[in-house]
Amino acid sequence: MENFAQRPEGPAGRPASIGRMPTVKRDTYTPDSLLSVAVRVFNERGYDGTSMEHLSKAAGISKSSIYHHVRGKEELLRRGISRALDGLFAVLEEVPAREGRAVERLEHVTRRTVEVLMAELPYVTLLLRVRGNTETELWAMSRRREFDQRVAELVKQAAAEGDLRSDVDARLATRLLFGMINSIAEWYRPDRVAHNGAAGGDSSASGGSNTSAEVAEAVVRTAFAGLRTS
Amino acid sequence: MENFAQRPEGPAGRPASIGRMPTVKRDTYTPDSLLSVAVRVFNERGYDGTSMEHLSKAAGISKSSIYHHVRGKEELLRRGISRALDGLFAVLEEVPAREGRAVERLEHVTRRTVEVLMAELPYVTLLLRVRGNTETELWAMSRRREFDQRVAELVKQAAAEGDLRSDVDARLATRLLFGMINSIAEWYRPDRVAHNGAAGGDSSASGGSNTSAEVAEAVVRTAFAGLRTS
DNA sequence: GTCTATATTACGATAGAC
DNA sequence: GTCTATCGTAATATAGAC
Repeated sequence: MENFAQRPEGPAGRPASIGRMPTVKRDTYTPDSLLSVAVRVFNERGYDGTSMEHLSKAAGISKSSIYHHVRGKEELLRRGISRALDGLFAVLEEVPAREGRAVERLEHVTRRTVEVLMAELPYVTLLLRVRGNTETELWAMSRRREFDQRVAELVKQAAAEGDLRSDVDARLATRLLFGMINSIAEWYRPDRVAHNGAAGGDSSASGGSNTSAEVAEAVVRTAFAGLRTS
Repeated sequence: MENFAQRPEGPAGRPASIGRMPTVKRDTYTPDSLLSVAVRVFNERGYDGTSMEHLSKAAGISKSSIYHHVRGKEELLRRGISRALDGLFAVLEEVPAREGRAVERLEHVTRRTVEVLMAELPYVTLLLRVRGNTETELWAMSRRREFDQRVAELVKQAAAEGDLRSDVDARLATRLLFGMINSIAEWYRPDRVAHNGAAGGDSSASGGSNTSAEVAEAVVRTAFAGLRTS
């Protein structure tokens, strides 16, 4: 069954390489530019549902050419996941995540995690969908658990300081919080153009067209203050 | 890479068949008992990461024997997903989901959706992870969108009746609500035995050992009233 | 760096015996 | 209903030319 035929895109879509001497421009793949294509296909078809043939079609080069850039399919997975993890763990090092009242630190981490998820959407999506069939996937799941536990500690502290309601268990609260955050990967598409509804109301929160700061604010508000009016 | 070796379990684990005449007991698979094994493996390895060989090892019968019960791998996927969808759509037909104030109907649907998710955990999990690589998967995604939209209408009505906060978009609120609900499939494991923490506090909300009604209540409380105190 | 050609293994599914 | 044996295809990866 061959749905989702990929349109080849060639090596053009790679990030601006200001790094390597005045070799002005080369129309070839780097491991990183190839990665962005691969991660996109992984997310469309699932990692296990993606063959090297799919990747070669999407990248517009032959299968064997891919092996010139990376050792194999699993290395593309590992690189993609690494990028996601780097962004997420960096949030925990930010000053507002380490100083102040626990509930304030928790709100900061929540907000920034949403922003990182949206900024690095394909990479974080890849991380969130890992199943554990290979060593790389098991490593990814382990690192992700580490991150979750760091946040869970914040929730526990905030509860101990009396800032979170006591009738919902801290562990359960953490899970529901991550449920909201991580689900953003299921529907947020950065390419969507903003359009206002016919009734011309407040346009700042119209579904798939929000900025990451707006979505982050909505998540924080919903998680901490709830959906009901007063 | 062959992790997660399946222990064969034989046809024993099938549901009690009180149906078919006094053929007291047959130690063989029915399409349904085979389905429960298949769905479990699908969820452990992912659908695309599961081969007929994996299924045959897990079921304790040969690959070709599986084809006696079902037409192929995709039929197992379709049957599993159907079961999930049946349970979810049934919630929308319940009386409290169709009568009364929209916000009350929404809370009912939320609570009952969580309960169905937990009661039919493997089947709903399978539904939630579908990617869209086959006709069956595309059908599943379409039906799931239908369900989501039915709930989204409830959210919109509740907002129109003034019972939901107006500073979070209805569509976004729906998505965050489903984010919380669906994420339960990522961590809830019904086999966990309840154990109280050392400090002997309230044991009714200790992480992975909750009843479905308790988890449903926590979801409703968190979603509608929020995490913060007062 | 990219290609064609190919080695080798794994996959889904079927044939036919018991 | 289950099995062994096998078919045809698609998978990952490599060899070697340009």
